[in-house]
Amino acid sequence: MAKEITSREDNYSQWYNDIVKKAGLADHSAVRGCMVIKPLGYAIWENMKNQLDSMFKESGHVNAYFPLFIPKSFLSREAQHVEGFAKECAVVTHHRLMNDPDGNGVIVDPSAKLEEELIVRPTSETIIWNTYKDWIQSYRDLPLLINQWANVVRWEMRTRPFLRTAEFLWQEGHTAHATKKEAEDETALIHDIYARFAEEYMAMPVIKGAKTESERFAGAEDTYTIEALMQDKKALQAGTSHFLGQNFAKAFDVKFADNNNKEEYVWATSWGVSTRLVGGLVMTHSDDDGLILPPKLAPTQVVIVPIPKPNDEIVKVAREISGKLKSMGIRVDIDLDDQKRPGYKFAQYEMEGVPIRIGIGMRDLAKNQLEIARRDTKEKSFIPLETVTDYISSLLVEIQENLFNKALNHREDHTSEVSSFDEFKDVLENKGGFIKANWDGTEETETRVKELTKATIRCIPLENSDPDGPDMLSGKEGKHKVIYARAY
RNA sequence: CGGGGCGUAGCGCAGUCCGGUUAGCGCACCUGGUUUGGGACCAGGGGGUCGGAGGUUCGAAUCCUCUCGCCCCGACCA
Repeated sequence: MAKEITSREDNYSQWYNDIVKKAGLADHSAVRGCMVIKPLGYAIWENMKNQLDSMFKESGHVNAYFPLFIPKSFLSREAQHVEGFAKECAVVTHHRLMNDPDGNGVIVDPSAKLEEELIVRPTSETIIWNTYKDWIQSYRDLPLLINQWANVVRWEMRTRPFLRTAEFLWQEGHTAHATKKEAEDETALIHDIYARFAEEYMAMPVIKGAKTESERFAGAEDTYTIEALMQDKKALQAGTSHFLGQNFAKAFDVKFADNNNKEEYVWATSWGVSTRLVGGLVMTHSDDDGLILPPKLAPTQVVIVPIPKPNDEIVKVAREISGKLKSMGIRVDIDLDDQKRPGYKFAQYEMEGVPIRIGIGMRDLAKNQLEIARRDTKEKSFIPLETVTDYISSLLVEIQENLFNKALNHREDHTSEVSSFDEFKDVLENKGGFIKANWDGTEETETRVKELTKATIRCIPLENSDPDGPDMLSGKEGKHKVIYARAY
């Protein structure tokens, strides 16, 4: 079969690549490590984007846009920040091409060298804080709650569609506050929005926690993360919210006068989620028949397929149903293609993850019923014409819940708790998933575990992270109970 | 940058070890017909600088040298 894909069990990585390609989410591009996001992939991202955007706006944030290019000197203002990103920056050095005097096409014009190189943004803290300096004078200018939808470039050595690409789309929020507490609250607020979005819209359960010092964002004092578990039992960092303290304010000299006219450095946060979420969506729900999209994010929630082909009567019913569903706010398509046969279409929509398919054929119409097939369980049922729209409406809710519960069960089945390092290695090799263990709080132990097992501390969970024994490896006093896993 | 693999039609591949008419298969595409409730079938057809350059040879997809590109595994990371 043309569309057959590798099994998840066989080769998860290949399975993932197959879905991305065959469901039509993305293609490789001519540029190394960059992908072309195709209409279906982009439509999913747009739905994510619209939902997140409204959540940001509800909590008082506004959108703005800052330059793609960052002067090299800006990046080096915050020492840890530059250290964290230096190894993966694309650099603009010239601004003109010329014809090769030897006739070999075009070459870079050596006389057009930039005085100061420009970095293609890997993230925008520096250019934004350089701007904030001009925007903030008084406590009355605060808080400044700005978000940017943009693309960024990180010259990764190895890339995978959506999960890690050299260029990716994301949102990055950058806020400035008068007090430490306010900035910390903002960090927590966004952390919470991300978790809610992941669970309620993506149907992807996440664990909220803090990153350890070594896993923190370059330049942050605290990084909070949402961590999800994929079907192959590897963890995916799905979103991060950083408390930046006064680091960037100091680096870019951003001070404000408080209500006693005393000058203070402002407190900052930054936070982001990216097109990586699309990859997370695929790896959380899909199966060997292709993509499975949660109804809330599916570009098409219901597709109507005439069986075997559209005719006047079928099309009339299809339009009636479609009209009713649309008036209920449901995204529905009618497939009027009379060239392809139904079997082909069924397989195609399953590959593309459309949550519900309605089949309309003369045989069913004679019985005054329609065939309803759900993508998540592949169950079919026959529903009377009069009640079909209500049925669909509640089925969409049910599918959304079912996907979440399935993913939650998977995570719970693959969350273990260990007290010894032998046990840890055993679980990691034979079962995978999240592993809770006591940690002595030292970077030394963290690194040692990573070297020995490739597992990293995904987070120190916000809840239930009190230690109940010594560190599983060092035997020293436990400081936190943390979650380890192998990660993407 | 290290270790593996691959470049042959739009896509997926066989052929390469051991050189030999006109380079083959599946999918897709075009034409015609029969079909049509889970990826239709039959017949016919179009489409190739075999990644590139050089060499060996009567003869190269196949052997040799150089080169370019891609994929996978690692180091790096959202």
